[in-house]
Amino acid sequence: MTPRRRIETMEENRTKLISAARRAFAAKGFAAASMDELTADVGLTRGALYHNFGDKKGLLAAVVAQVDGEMAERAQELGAVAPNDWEGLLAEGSAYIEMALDPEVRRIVLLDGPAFLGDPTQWPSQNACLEVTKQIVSRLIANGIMKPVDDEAAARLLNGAALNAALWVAASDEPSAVLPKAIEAFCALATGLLAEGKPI
Amino acid sequence: MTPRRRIETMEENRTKLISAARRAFAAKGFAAASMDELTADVGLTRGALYHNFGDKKGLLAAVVAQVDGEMAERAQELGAVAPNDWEGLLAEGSAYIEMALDPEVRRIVLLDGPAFLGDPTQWPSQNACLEVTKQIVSRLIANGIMKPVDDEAAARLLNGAALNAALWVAASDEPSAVLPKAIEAFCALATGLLAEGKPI
DNA sequence: ATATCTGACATACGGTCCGTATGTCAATTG
DNA sequence: CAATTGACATACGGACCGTATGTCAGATAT
Repeated sequence: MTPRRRIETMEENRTKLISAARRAFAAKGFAAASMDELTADVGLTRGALYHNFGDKKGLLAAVVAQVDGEMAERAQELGAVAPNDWEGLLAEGSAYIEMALDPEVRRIVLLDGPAFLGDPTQWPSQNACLEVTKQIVSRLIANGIMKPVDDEAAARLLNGAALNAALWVAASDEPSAVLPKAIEAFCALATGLLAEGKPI
Repeated sequence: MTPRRRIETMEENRTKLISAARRAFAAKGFAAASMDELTADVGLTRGALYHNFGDKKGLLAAVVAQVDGEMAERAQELGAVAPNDWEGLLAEGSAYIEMALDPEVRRIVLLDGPAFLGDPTQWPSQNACLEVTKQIVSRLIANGIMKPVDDEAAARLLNGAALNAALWVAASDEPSAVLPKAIEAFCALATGLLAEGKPI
């Protein structure tokens, strides 16, 4: 055996545990997920878990941070593609709805996260996805395209609307039929934030 | 002792357990609430609980149904006071924000409810509060005041926006300073649903 | 190179909690 | 008044979390 560095294996184990936790939390939910089972799936025990993450909620926080980061990354990609900030905001809203359709995202970040870790704005990951929205909103307000409302308020309202729309779509019998209705309503709602005399 | 009717005492015990559960769930959250402790607080044991509600989630469902019903009742009261349906919708949104500021409502109905009972539209209480919003939206669309978007989509987006705004306000350092920003942004957003050429 | 030490992880244990199976007694019924 | 029902208490088994202790590979010092 090649004598491996301690730091290396430790990082590997952290990665293993987080990926196992993503699967377990998404499948059973945080409360029903067994730490014994979860760690055994990657050939470890709870000893590794409590040493690396402190407690069960610590592991959830790590998983949430990872998924939240991926969501922000994807949101920024889509925002960069749009021809202007306003289109980018709508695209990001649609992207948020789409992301919330992913069972892993929905269960871990949108349901168990707030329930067991508290308000998302207090998370270490700082609600990365919302932060992206807020920056776009700030620019739109500064450019006079949007009404001069509070930027954080607007960002939270938009993401909240998209979130609930996504939960509705995901739980519906025919998601593909409901999705366009949700996006249409979202875009209609968003126009309420446009400054007067500046349609489209 | 006056020989009490069985039905009477049973109903009393159900009421006792539900009110104790409201307190416990609001204070500790559903997952951390102990059924032994909860039942002992009202002079009963888990025997009574499992006989009346089946399991722990059954008790949560009963509590959610009660709180959700109270929310719908309050929303209808406020909607009836407004001079017209549109003003009623805005008033209801503000009311939803206000209700979500109640720790009991926030913890039980908005966080633990969706996390442990699944999608609110599938609840036995049939998401009573959302149903009220949907009816108002339907009338506004029929009267041509609102854009002809899907009524359920609009209702969910509005309530979702209000909900997240409320969570934000509640978690903020200075709720009283943040509240008006949230309401302002909400009303601005809502105007996006108004039909063209029908301002205010 | 060898001895010592550090720390990442495994193992063992105690405490708590849930759900069920069984027991009990008051209230009802004939 | 005897029999029965059923609402609730009690007892038990299984699972799980968090911690305390043990162990051994890898790092460090001489």
